[in-house]
Amino acid sequence: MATQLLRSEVILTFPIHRFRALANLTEAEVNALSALPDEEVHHARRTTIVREGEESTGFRLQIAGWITSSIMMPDGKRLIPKLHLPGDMIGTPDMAQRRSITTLTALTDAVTAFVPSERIGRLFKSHPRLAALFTVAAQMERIYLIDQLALVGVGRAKQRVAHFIVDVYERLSAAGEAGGGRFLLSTSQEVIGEILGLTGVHVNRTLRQLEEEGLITRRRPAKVHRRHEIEILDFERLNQLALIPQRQPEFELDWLPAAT
Amino acid sequence: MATQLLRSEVILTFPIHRFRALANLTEAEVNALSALPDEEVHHARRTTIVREGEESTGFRLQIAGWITSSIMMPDGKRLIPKLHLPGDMIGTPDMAQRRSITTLTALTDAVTAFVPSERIGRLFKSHPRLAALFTVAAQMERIYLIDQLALVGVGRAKQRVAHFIVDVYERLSAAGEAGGGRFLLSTSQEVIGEILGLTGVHVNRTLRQLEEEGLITRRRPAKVHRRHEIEILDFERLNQLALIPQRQPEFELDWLPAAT
DNA sequence: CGAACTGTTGAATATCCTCAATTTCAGTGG
DNA sequence: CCACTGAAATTGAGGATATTCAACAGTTCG
Repeated sequence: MATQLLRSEVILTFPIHRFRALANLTEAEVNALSALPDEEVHHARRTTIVREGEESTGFRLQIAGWITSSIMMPDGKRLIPKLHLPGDMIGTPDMAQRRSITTLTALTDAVTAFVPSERIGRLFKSHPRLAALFTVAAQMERIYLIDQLALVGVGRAKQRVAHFIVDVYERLSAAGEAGGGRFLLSTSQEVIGEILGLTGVHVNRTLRQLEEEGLITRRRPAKVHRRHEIEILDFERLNQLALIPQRQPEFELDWLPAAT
Repeated sequence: MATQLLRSEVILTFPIHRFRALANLTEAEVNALSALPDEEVHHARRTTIVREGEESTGFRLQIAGWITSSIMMPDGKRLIPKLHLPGDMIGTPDMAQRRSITTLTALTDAVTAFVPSERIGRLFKSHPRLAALFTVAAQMERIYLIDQLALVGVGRAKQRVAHFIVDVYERLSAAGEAGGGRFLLSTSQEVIGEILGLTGVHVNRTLRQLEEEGLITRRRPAKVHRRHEIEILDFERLNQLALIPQRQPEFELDWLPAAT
């Protein structure tokens, strides 16, 4: 019951909090944002939410759980462009194509809310500043991908895994799901490999190496679905390894149109 | 003189042709787009246009020449997220940050035109549909990065280089600068390496391998700056190697707001 | 003409993958 | 409650792939 309540609150405030990080919203804007998503949808662990190539008419707000986007290569290998965490807008690149370019898979039980692109189209007319903020969010995702590309392109396994851990920790913290240097890792090592362009086996060896060097600790007390708990022991050295800094959103960018 | 004339025409039509591929534009929209860029600026070969970390107040239309965006890693290695060709909008991710996240470098003599973000901000109020198309363009760039990430993440050297050749050829063709399977390559092998996450040395070996297998031919008749000419001999096999298909823009997406 | 850049090649090495076997544990069905 | 199933983690051995280091030749540019 408590989680039920929490979720209801969450779905009202969630699409908004990302935008709040970008600008002071007017009441009209808050209302417009709140009206965007459909009712929430639950997805069971390990199920596919959207399949690559399917017709696509909108994107989704991620309310709870861990979700991956992935693309399949002809030789059967997969790559995960991004691990999505609560608060993310997922599937937005599909706005540029009639068919979905990635597969969305729930790693854990997850909750999403659908937003038809058509409703965003109307937002461009009614709330230009929100439309601009939506565009800013898209550009931030682009920057995220550029950083990821740099990581995978030039980083060694140790640097990639170090970056992954820092990145997930920071993003979970922002969503209020981690703190004190600790978090529950809901991905298999295989999946981490598909995010970083490594094999699961090599991710395993690299994690062990990081542990042996005293940068992190792994525990497996989480009786639920065997999730591992990661603790970051030496934040500074881990960050140094990570190569790419974490980016912060900019508040009230100068070029934004005035609010309505 | 001929090129002078050509350029003047180009700068009027150029920001527009990318948008024309996305929707039928009204006269008012064409005028609004034409009013976006400042006067054209020339950049000498090998010069830096924008440096990473500099203050940023807008982006640029690329009129002529080859330009790279790049980010520098702490250990001195560089990664090039994208090789930019004429017709591209470059530096647009900077709209989400006050400081430029990449360095823009002219590989050849190049021509650009600056577009202040503030002018785009006004576009969101005056021409919602153009703003939406601008957002679509950003999402398409995001898809490009996802594909690139997949290529670098799971592709072998041969696949990466094959993809690079096909991609550059297709994009040059679209800009009217290549045809008949041939194009002039204005990047060093070192730069190709920085695009693909390989060393220049290994790019060299891989190109030789592709040539030995009869997929491409390299000639060096271009006396200007020692540019190599690449000819694609076996398009089908090269495309098969490339792993990732080329994406096409979608025309008149359903969700776009009505034109003004 | 000298300096700098680029392409080219070889040899040795580092990094990561593949294949395979083993173990542990959560979830399932009887 | 217990045996079974399957996903996930772990480890070893050997091999494939790409890097590093170095040397040299040919071009372009000032």
